[in-house]
Amino acid sequence: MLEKYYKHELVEKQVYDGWEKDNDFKSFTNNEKESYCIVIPPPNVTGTLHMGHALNNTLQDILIRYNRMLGKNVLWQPGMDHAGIATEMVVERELDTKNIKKTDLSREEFVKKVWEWKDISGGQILNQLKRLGSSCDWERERFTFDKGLSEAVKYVFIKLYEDNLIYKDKRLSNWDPKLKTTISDLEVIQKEVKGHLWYIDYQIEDSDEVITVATTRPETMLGDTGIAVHPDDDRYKKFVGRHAILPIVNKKIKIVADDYAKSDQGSGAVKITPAHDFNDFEVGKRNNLEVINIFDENACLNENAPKKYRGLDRYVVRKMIIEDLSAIDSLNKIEENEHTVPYGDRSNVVIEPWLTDQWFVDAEKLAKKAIEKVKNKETSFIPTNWEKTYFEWMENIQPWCISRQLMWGHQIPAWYGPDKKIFVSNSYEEALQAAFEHYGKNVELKQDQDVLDTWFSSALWPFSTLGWPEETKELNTFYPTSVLVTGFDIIFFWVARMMMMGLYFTGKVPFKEVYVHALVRDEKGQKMSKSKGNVIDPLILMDQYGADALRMTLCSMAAQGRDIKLSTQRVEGYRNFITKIWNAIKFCEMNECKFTEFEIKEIQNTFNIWIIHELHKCEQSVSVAIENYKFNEAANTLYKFTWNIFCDWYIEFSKAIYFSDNEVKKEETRYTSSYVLNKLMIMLHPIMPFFTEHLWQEVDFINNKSDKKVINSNWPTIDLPNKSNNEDIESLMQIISAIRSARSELNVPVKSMLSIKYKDDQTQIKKIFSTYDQTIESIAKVNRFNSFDGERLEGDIQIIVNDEIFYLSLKGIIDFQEESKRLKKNLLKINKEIEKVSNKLNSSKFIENAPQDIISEQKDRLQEYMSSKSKIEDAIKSFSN
RNA sequence: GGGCACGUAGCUCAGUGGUAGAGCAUCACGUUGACAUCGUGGGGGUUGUUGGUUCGAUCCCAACCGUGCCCA
Repeated sequence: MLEKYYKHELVEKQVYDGWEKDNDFKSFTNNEKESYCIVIPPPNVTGTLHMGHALNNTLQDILIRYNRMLGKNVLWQPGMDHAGIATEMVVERELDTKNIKKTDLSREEFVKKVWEWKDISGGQILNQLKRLGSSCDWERERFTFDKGLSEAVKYVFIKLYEDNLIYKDKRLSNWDPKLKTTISDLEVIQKEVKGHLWYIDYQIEDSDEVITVATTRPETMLGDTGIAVHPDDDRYKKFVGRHAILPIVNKKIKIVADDYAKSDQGSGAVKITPAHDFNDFEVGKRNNLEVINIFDENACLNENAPKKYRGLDRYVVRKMIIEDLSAIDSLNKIEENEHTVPYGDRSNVVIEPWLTDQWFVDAEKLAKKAIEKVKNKETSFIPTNWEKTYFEWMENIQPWCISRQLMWGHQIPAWYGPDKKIFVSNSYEEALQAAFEHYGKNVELKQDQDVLDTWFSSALWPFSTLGWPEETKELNTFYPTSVLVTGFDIIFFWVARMMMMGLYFTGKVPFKEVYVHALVRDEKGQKMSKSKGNVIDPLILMDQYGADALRMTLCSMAAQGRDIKLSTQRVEGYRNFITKIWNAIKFCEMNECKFTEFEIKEIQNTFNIWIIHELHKCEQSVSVAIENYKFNEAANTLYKFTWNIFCDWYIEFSKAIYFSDNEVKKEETRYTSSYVLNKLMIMLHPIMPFFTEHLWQEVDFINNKSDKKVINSNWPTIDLPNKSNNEDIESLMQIISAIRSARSELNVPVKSMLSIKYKDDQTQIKKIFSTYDQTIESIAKVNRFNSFDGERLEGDIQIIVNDEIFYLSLKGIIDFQEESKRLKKNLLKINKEIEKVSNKLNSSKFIENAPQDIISEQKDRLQEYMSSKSKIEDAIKSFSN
């Protein structure tokens, strides 16, 4: 006998361990079967599970478990990326507590510390994914820093370099002065901040006139090498070609005409600092302006600045500059101003555009194929509107800066000769050889100290994890993968880069579909973040309600194209859903449900036939829903079938059978119930794996003596009984609902048994009452059914179902004032409907234009309403007599 | 500034060119042999606003208002 409640805390770990022990997640490279493969978007080795991961992995696991049940070769490839910056920060912080500085360690020593950290505290998230139920093939776990994957990275770098798709260049890049590395555009967050617009007067050379420039960063004036005005700006035309004197520095700078200056912004004249602003850099190039770098790697002023500012922080210098400009009367005015400022997403400090030597990928060339393959649908996005985002970014793609000034990461396989000549090679030895050939003698080589962006290795993930560049069995079986499941915020990071790399190196798209799911937000629709303190921790929810309840919640809310606002109440609701199933199974257990050999086709009892048909409909819509990534529809269909059909009606119907002494019917009902629960457990399993597996293993009439676990069961095909009489059940349910409704509205005591009267000419009602009297008695508490011919007696109230009438005898039980009220309320409703429908039918336009079936449908409705109306009116009249 | 969503019951959300739904909340009744983590019944809607297309719009289109996100 099952316990009162399902106890997830006692079950989940045990069930999961069982799956792992029996290798239930293992993939097979069997060429005869269709393959289905998802590579996990690699979580970061420093990461812990948040709601986004919970949703992302729940959806992947649903797809994986469903396809596994369809009998495919299934691989869910797990692993993590080495997260250069994030990991380096974590380890640095840890070293800090032991008073060790990163800079005191050699690269080798530091990397060793990182591995030590990883072995102890890295990869927590993988265990958390297990708690969620993720059925990854853990034996195949990969890490972007693994040997094989690192070899793939080197191979790719060398090949792209040889093909001129990787190059080294001195360009402006985003410098993080806290982490002291460049970062890519995507790691820069533009924040709207309140600041000032400072107007500074620059004296025109050999003149009394001044030109006023407006800037949000006055300290950069120390690196100004020009002033730009719009070529059509009449105010400034006279100055173009002349020079202004840079205050404080007292240096001549050129005034140039350039479209970049917008006449209506600020003063219309803009100072140009080519070394410290991306736009200014371009203006400088166009107009041949000098590039002067005034910052060092800490964003402090360097030797190119006047002495008094050297070595000071950029914001300290800003204050000083303002004061110094005021002192010489060059500060014209100050305005309040809102503008965007770039911040590093990891360090949260202001990013400095800085001129350095970096390595770049020529992304524009790689993007061409990646765009084409989405255009011709070799890879499709679901929902399709994300294609637009993808195209937008891909069509405007910038060179991808891939070098990072870190220790943790794939060191760039490039060596420099004494004259800085670059030798890109697979190893030091090969570089030496190449250098020897070049110089004609042995020389000393020094390896590039930079490492590659983590995303450079993640971009290879869909194929490097399968063994590429080796031609492995896994690669042949599972590549291209079936689908990438991800959030939209990651389209640029993963999808775009995996597409580019996959196409260039394998010639095939990395995945056939990209399912883009929602972002999980808090109840108020705010993005969850630690700093806002509105994070709902999935681990805590799983502690409270169980992993299945959380999964079901996320699944049921995963409607395409809409963010998820999560509230714990919803999770509680789905925990209750699990309890509901638990209790239904207890009921079946009590009534000795058991698995017996039987043919679905031979089922005789109407209720049993009906529930099998409903089960069939349920299965059809659930599989269509999952295959179309309509996760919410799958969840809701199962929920409704289980609760509103199986529990609310079928179990109630079955009670009358179990209370009877018809053994044949009882047996049929027992095995029908077992059959339904057996199939239902399989269908619920992809969404709620733990408790379905638990029940499957605990309850014999559910597993139907199968030696397979539910995880290994086949997705059901539901056989239909030969007989079909569903219409009866629909009428029966309507009649029962009508009786219940009348009883409740008229305050009929729950326990009082009523009697019913109907006339012989009410054929459908007569049939239902005579066939299902026991059922109606058990559910609606009515125990006498009389066919009668005469007049309705005082105390009989009238109920209309599908335009047929029957009467409940309530004499002495209720107050008939109430009944009169009830009837009038119903009449009001019906009159409203009649008005609506007849307006429609009276419109000649409607009659002329609407399709025939709609017209006749409306006519039928009107007729039914009219007939009901007159019956209600008769009843009301009889009360007033 | 450019782009993408969204606006439906008190709340969170489905849905549909022809009768607008669910869960939660709420109200009434109920501890009946599966289930109070429950049951039965009820109340609750000018589908953001204004136009257009259409016989018919909550759905399609346009503008506007509001909210959120992405890009610059």
